Amino acid sequence: MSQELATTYDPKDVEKKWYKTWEEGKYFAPKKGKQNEGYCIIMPPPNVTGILHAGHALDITTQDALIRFKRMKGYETLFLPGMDHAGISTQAKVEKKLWEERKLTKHDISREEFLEETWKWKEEYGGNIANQQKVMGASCDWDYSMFTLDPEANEAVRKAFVDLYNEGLIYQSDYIVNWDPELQSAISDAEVIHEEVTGAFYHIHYKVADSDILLEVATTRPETLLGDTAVAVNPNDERFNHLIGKKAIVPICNREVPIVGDEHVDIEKGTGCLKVTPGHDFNDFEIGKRHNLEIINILNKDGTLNEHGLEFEGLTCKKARNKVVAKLKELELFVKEEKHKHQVGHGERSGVVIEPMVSKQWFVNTDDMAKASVDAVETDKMRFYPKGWENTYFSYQRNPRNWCISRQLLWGHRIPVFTCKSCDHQWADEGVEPSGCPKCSTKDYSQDPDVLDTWFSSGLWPMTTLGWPNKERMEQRGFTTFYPTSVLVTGFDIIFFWVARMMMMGEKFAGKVPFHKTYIHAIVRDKQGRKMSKSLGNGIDPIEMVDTYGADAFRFTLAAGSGYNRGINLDTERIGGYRNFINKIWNAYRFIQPHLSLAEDDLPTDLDNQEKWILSELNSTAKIMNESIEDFRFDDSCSALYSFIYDSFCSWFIELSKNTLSSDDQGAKTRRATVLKYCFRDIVALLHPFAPFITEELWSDLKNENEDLLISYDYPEYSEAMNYSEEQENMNKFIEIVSNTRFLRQSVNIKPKEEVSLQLFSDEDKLITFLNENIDGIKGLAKAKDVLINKKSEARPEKSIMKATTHTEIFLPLDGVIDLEEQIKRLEKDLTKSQKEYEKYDKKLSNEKFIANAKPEVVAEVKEKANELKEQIDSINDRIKNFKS
RNA sequence: GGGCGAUUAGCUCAGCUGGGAGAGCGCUACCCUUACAAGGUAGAUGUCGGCGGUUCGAUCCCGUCAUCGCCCACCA
Repeated sequence: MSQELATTYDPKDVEKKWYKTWEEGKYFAPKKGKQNEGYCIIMPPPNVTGILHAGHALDITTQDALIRFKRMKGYETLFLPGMDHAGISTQAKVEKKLWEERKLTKHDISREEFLEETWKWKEEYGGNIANQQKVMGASCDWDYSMFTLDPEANEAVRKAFVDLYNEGLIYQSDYIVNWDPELQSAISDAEVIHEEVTGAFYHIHYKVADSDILLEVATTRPETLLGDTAVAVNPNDERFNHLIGKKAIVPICNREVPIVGDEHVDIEKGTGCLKVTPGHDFNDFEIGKRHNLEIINILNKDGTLNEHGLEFEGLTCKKARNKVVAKLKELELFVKEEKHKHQVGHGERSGVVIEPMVSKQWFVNTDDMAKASVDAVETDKMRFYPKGWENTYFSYQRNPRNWCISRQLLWGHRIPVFTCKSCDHQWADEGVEPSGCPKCSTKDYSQDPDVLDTWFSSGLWPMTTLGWPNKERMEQRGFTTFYPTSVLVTGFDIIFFWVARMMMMGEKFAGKVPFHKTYIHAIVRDKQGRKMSKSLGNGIDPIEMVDTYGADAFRFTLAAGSGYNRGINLDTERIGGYRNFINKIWNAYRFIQPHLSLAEDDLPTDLDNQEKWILSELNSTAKIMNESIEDFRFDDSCSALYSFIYDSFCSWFIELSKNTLSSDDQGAKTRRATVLKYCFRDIVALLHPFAPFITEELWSDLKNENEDLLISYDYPEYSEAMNYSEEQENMNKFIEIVSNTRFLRQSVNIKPKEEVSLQLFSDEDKLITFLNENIDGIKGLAKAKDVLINKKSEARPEKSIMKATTHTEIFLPLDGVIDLEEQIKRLEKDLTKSQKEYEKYDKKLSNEKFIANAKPEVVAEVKEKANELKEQIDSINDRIKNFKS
């Protein structure tokens, strides 16, 4: 560090310099520490081709703060980074590029060619997000970094798949799935977003065969009648139950279908008659299973009607709907149309309307795994912070549904199921290219064309990244030390997607939960509380924030907003505020630096009471820091640090130290310099997890030659020996006296530089001693040339203005003319305030029930409060009387 | 339809097992005081969403209503 420090802190070079030093010096690598225990956080792998957004920035900040904290505490820490292949979104980007550049779709080129293009894309953009994480200061060990499509990850996926397959937990089935016509793939329930859409109820007449009876059916999707294979009524519905067993005629296609009785039909709802389309409705599919109904798929993969659509073939559902309605009107089978708001599923990625469709897909039976994952949370093997989120988790895991894991995509883990072409045997195989059919040894086999849901590999991530299932790799990457990992940090939106799946997979394959704690952090929103989104254009680019305010300020802002809350409304002005705070620290150091050469290594034994006070405040702060970080209450950590550094240290201790340091008392100067240095060393250490860069920079100047970088230094702990509560109490009174004196000065417009005389009256002996010992401090901070400290029995000065605290009367004698009216007015205002408060306490004390029921310490406290206030009131009253006479 | 959460100073939010409300930002006034104008000193502001209940005492517990979020759900 240069000798001359600039008046403002410039983070740019400092941040680059230290990140490089840490990374090159292998400071992020796990090292055995004094705790002899591992602490590991697996970073939620961001999309490989993504860019860092504000949510990631919060992820990094909280995880890195925890890691840095634990590293300093002496744990063997590993912050393990990685990247996700993000099947759908990456493939979509590559498809877009192919179309824009070469007017090609994925169907125009081979699977191999497409994958080659995707890998190229990955190589080109894959590094971006990691570099951005580095800018944020993430202290990950990049040597551990993994990509979900790395060969090692593939091995884990195949191992898990084959095991589940052989246990019969993975099966293939014709099932109704959410079909995304845009992606032309099945997607999982969780990837479907239900949005309210204004549609209509269309009432249609179905003829009952061999009769004149018309059944009125209501539907929101009339076009699906082309796939109807039944009409259902409730067997208890007296209006219709006599028709059960008869046939109905589906309009347009004139198909004769059975009328079935099914409890699912709600007598009250709609018309009480339900058209049943097992091929395109989840409920109808279930009804179909119960009554053995035929399933007719009327849709192509792109969502248009197929040959079952008859004259509407080739139309989209939306277009077909209008035409079908028109046709029904023509056939005089249309009754009416009512406007209707209902929830319609949309693809999370594609945004298009999801069509329920029956197709052959792979599923995982998660019944038992889900049960185990619920049990783990109920028995506290894994705990949510804040605890309330376990309800969300339970609501998913207590009602597990079949997990559809096959996707009709190209970019992802290929499903390792093979079918023999000669004997038709189907098997799952861990080998990329199996040597042959296990049954007939033929080498002629085909592999299932689908890939796995991204969350299948994500669910294995904590194990995969630590080397599972390869013994050697597990040894090398420290599986036994780091698994189960310490904490998972993530947003609530992926509790089901990710947390639940990791829990299931972890317990299934490692026999242990994948992490002991899950900290669910807030969602970052804009300052008006809106979600950040591209369409609103209200996104905050973390890199831009780092450029403008510095990584430390940005991190501190995010941490200060993070506790057990659900949202952080991020206002760039707040970042500016914390940038100023960082700068304040820089300048506090500029003040201290010239005196450092005086400082000694060990704290002096003859501390004065100002020094005892600041050390005690520091000690309390260390206590709060240790506890709050452990509890993920980063908001508490940041506010405790902020007020200690800003108020206690800068505003009071440094200001008080100016006297001492400019005095001729060499012993006092040395002692003070030593305490200042001691405090500052602890300040940068305490702050390091949140603001790693500036603290490391300042530490390089503060540390002794034989000491290591701050990133590896000890985190300050609370120490009973450093607790000076009496000094803290007296100092608080001292501060109150000085502040009130300043107030008095301003109330009569005394210029800041003008020195005054001051008289204090108190009956607290301990306080009087304390004030006398710190009389130079009062002189310096209240700009007083002389200060008299008296007992209250002494006479008050004539011609003066006065302010009363609960413990001390402050008198400012004045030479000039005093506006008595104004002073009386001010005192009366004080009086009213104190009296009001006093009455509250007095009322309590005169309440017998209070005395009888309240805790004794509360009663004592109230008594003391009342006495103090009484004293203050008397002081003010005396003065008013004096002024008036 | 079910569930969860929120409602506290102009704004964003703390407030642990009930003892009478805090922070940051913003705002006002005065100050370039030799660490810092990205600064200093001082100051103002709250029927703690409404109504009931429990209690000696409620921002905190219970009930209820209102408003706003979010999540889940197959509602034809």
